[in-house]
Amino acid sequence: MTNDIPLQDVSNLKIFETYEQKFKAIADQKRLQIMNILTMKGEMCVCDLAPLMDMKQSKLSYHLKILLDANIVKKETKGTWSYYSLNQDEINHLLSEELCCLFRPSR
Amino acid sequence: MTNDIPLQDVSNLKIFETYEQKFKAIADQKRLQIMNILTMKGEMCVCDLAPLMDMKQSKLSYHLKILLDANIVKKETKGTWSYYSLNQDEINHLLSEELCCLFRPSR
DNA sequence: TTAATAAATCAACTTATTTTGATTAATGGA
DNA sequence: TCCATTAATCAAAATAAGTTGATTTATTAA
Repeated sequence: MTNDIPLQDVSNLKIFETYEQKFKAIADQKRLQIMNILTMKGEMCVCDLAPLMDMKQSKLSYHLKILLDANIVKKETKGTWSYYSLNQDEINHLLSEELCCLFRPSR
Repeated sequence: MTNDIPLQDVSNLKIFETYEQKFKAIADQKRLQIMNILTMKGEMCVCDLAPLMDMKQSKLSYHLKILLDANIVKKETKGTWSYYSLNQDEINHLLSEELCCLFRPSR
């Protein structure tokens, strides 16, 4: 029974905190589906995404915020519309090549 | 406002269900820390991992079960001991090269 | 102005996850 | 056999996350 926790561990705590948030964000069927739709459609406003997801606006906004806070999606507001799209860079840094394919435009 | 959800979406639902479970398993600071310790130590029994994680046995067993159910870790029982280790294959299939480094023995 | 639309936020509620201490089951040694 | 150890499981309690309908804010068009 050893007790020596390398320094790396301690410094990793902050890193784990960050990844906890990111993995939590994508650890949800509905949010994975949102991501997949954004992959195919490129960019969508909440009002167009809502019927595709069969979700009420408030519920969808809730899930989009979680993805946004975790930097998984990007938001651009034009007038009264908010357009959401994937943050491809973030996803590529997070997931395997294999998994990224689910959330990549081509292929 | 379109309404055409490609077939791919429907078949993805099952896939998303699977990944929801896997991402949920790793979407937790404590479980990420467990994974990181297993990366460095290779294989550990619950009784040795508990003090390293500063966790009671029942709590640790709970978290290990979540990782086991998601196929993130492997278990081997020897006598009264249960030895846990990372399922490297699963992790490599799930995470980016970059991220995998956190959970890879060397480098 | 006024009315309509888009989307964020809120508070109350529901559901899911985590923690806790106790119990149980299995193994191995005296 | 009896006792100590390991670890899984359980039920209750605590905490966190998700859902709902209503309200709020901002923008645009009539």
